[in-house]
Amino acid sequence: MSTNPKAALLEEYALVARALSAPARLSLLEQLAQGERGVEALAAKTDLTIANCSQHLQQLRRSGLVTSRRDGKAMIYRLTDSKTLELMDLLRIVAERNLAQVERILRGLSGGEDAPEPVNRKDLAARLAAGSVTVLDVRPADEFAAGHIPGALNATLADIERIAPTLDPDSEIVAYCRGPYCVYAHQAVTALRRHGLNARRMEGGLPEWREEGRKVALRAAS
Amino acid sequence: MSTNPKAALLEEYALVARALSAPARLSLLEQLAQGERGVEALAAKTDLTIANCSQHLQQLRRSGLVTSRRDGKAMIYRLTDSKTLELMDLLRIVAERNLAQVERILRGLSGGEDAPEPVNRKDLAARLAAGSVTVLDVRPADEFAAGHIPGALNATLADIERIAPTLDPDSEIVAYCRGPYCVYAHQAVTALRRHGLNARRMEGGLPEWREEGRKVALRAAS
DNA sequence: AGATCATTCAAGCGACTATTTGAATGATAA
DNA sequence: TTATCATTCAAATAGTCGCTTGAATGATCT
Repeated sequence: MSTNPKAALLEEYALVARALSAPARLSLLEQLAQGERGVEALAAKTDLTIANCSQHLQQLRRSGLVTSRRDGKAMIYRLTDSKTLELMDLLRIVAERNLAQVERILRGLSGGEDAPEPVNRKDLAARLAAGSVTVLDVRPADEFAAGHIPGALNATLADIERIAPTLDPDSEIVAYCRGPYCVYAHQAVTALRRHGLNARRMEGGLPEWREEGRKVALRAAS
Repeated sequence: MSTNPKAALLEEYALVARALSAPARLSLLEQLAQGERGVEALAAKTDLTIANCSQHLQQLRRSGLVTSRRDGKAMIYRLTDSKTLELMDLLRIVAERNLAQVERILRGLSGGEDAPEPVNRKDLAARLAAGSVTVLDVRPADEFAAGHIPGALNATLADIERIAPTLDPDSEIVAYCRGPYCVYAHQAVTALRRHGLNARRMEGGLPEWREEGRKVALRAAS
């Protein structure tokens, strides 16, 4: 305001970008993409101390990417709107397109093999309805309980070695997790394919599925 | 790579965001949106020293948002692809939606009055063909010479006071500049309306016009 | 009221960032 | 080859950021 308006505007845009410029905050946003959460829960999921988590959240709030409300003595944070999700997604897409390092990491997640193309959500919904596919939710049990694709099995990465032999090698398995920032589904697919199973990832994760208005089930399924 | 892949990925995404987190670099990107440029030209346009500009450009290159090539002894930088432009645009949209400060600055640019809605580019193209509008390019002469909307007049903000009386008060005037980050068109419209003229902004700027494959003229027009 | 709980604030530290300065590089032109 | 030019590198500085620690706030519960 004191300086020229052009500089002041750029300063504000930079503020939003700066909010996205720390891995810890991207991690928080990924959690918030799954639904609103309190500070303590977020700190636990992201391995931050409570104070540190709170400060990151305030920075996100100042940038307008998240908003908060009070619920009793807890502070509940949530993404301001779906544009925040779009911004995170575009950030990821640009990074995947342009940074060799990202490609290398993603290749590493597939155990060096060529990973099969992910299944898009619309196709998956159709095949789910037809019963021609097994869906695997590769998130921690509490996130599964808070909402999952109807009919999905829940298995963490640690569980997969155990349940892999019980899965039908002829039916296709589709794994999903928190979303595009989450690597669980990549790792699950790699593990399942090592067991000779026909596994692929779903594109995106539960937040994207929900965003499209598709059905979400609560509590445990089968 | 040494740490877990999830953290490594977030680090890379954060790198891209960090590249966008300095006003100086957003300014450089705005310039590059107009077309490829050498280091010296960019430094002059953005009021950076050459060394400083070069370092910012290298940071942008590391993030993958821009690429460079050598041309004789000059280094030419350009946006990697149109996703960079999309990312900048989304950043601006999120900031405008969520940050009260941005709204305040934009209101200040319109001199407190309600600014009229901007004209979209398709409509402008149609009205230009019909000759029912005067188009004003509010960028420095060198940028105008490097490409502008066919039939546009070139006038810097300083020129506007001089030429305003010569413009037809009955015909609508549409001003444009470098793009959504640029404030010249806002300021020009405010100045023109103070002169009682019927002026509006074009949505976006020349980079967006060009991106849509519309015609661009070189050198001076009428 | 006092006690408790979730979150935020404040201060301090080490690490990183932006900028300046001056020297080094790498390509061209004489 | 040497001279010139555009750009990059290297070192130094001031300022900011992220994280930790411990105290302060604000809302609930007894």
